Amino acid sequence: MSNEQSSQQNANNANNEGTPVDENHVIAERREKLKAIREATGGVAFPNDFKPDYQAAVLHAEFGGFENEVLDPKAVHVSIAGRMMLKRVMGKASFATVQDSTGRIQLFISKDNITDENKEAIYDAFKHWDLGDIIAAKGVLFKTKTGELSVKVSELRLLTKSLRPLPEKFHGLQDQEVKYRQRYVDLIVSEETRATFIARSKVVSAIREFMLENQFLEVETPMLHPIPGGASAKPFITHHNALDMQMYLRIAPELYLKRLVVGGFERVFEVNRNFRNEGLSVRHNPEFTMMEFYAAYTDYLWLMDFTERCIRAAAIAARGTAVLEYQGRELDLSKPFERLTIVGAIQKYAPQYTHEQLHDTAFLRAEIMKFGTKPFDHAGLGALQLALFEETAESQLWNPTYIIDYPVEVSPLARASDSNPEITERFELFVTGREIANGFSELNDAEDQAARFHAQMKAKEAGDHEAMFYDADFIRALEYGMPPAGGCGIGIDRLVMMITDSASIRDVILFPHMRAES
RNA sequence: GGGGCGUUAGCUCAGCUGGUAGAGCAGCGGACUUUUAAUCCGUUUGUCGUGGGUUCGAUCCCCGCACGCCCUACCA
Repeated sequence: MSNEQSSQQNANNANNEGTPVDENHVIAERREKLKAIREATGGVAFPNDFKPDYQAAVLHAEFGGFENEVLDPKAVHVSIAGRMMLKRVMGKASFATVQDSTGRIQLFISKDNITDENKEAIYDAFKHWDLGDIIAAKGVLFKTKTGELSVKVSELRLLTKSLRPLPEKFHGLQDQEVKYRQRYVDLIVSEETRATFIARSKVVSAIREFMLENQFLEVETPMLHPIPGGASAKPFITHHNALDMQMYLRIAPELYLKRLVVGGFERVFEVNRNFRNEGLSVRHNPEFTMMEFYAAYTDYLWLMDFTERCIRAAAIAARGTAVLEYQGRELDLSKPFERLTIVGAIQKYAPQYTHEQLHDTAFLRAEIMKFGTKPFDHAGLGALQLALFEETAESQLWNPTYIIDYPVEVSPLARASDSNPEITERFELFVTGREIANGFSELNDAEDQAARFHAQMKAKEAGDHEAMFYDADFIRALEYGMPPAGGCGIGIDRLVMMITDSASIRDVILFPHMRAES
């Protein structure tokens, strides 16, 4: 009875805003312990006066190599802090494993080694600390008889009481939903998850470094756009109150980055989020990270070479090699990336089609319908070939492959080929059957660009909701003259998936988009 | 939008096409001064996702719904 009453009270304490709290007997027990700590410490239950001078990985690196006969006489004094992940109490002595951001280190806690005169009380308190508590220790390094580097603890403190139990210590967190929704828990218990996001960080810094080495200037352009542009996609719509105007979260930074090239920043890049109001899948998240860059006096051929080197550098920085394994299959980024035209890729991966068939619009239209896709009525030869490519070849492009010769009608911002006005100087990079990058020689003819925007507006009127808007200021910028340039966007999330051998984009985004919790 | 699989203790999972639920971990009590998921003894804990239906009786069978994962489609 009294037990039930007190746990009820505690739940109410935590619930002072009327927010629902999923209380259970484990949490109730821990709240009781915290209450006792608050009373015993006179209010400072969460002290912040401890500064560790070592981290776990540093200890292992610096002292892990010594035998105890060498280590013991050195009497290396260390102080460390972290989350208690394992605890083994054996009467008057105990072991605890503490985890910090670099790894784990074992503590050996024996009542006799504690220097404080209240050693008895400290040790008894420790016995009731829980897995997940954040603790601090000072002591001397030694090796156990099984050779594990450990700290012989002389001072021990509880810094932060953890109120919620961690997932089962051996199997860890198995529920995929909880891994995504409560990433903090996933990070606490999964070394693999931590490694993925450390790799992601390395990929991003390697890319930054690569861009800076190549004289690119990092810039930040608007995320709130009055006109969404730079890609064909449905935008998120929002409203600015003070100006009483509709705004859009950006679907791409392209048109702003090109304005900067007009302004004289000849090499610019931006690593930031794009937002697209579309479906979710293992390779789509409504907000995703793109590295987009523009370089004056370059073209799509230069871009392909450059992008290839950039991706290779990122893989090596994160994994130490460009020969990777993805989902059990070798993925080789070390060799020059293959280059195929759209038609060439169909011929290679779907050789049942003849040259004549691939240039017969009626045949192509019928063939595409067989895959359950209906091409736009106004789709020309190039668009039909592209649609067939997507149905037959795209998913088979495992090792890095550049697909080139995209038709003008689906590339409203790309420069047309000088030799064939129907196609553009554009490429998309495919790896593991997925689009990773998209780049082209930029269209810098303001009048041509204006005409292409008009064509897009017509398509929009004809029902193509994703056709682009007319951006008059962008045309005005081009009218000042943009130097010939190449530009490319690399999907960072998909690149990180590939490099970290992750099956889902959600595994490489810390807090992926989820339905609202019920 | 369609299909498949899943939802049982705080966590990881059992539960025989029907008789109102179990184990391990965690917790609590006890033993234990070199453990490694420590061990040993004892012990607490459940709206079986949710709403209906069938049945004397449903965690189990049927239908709906919610949420999740995967596939697929839409969306360039």
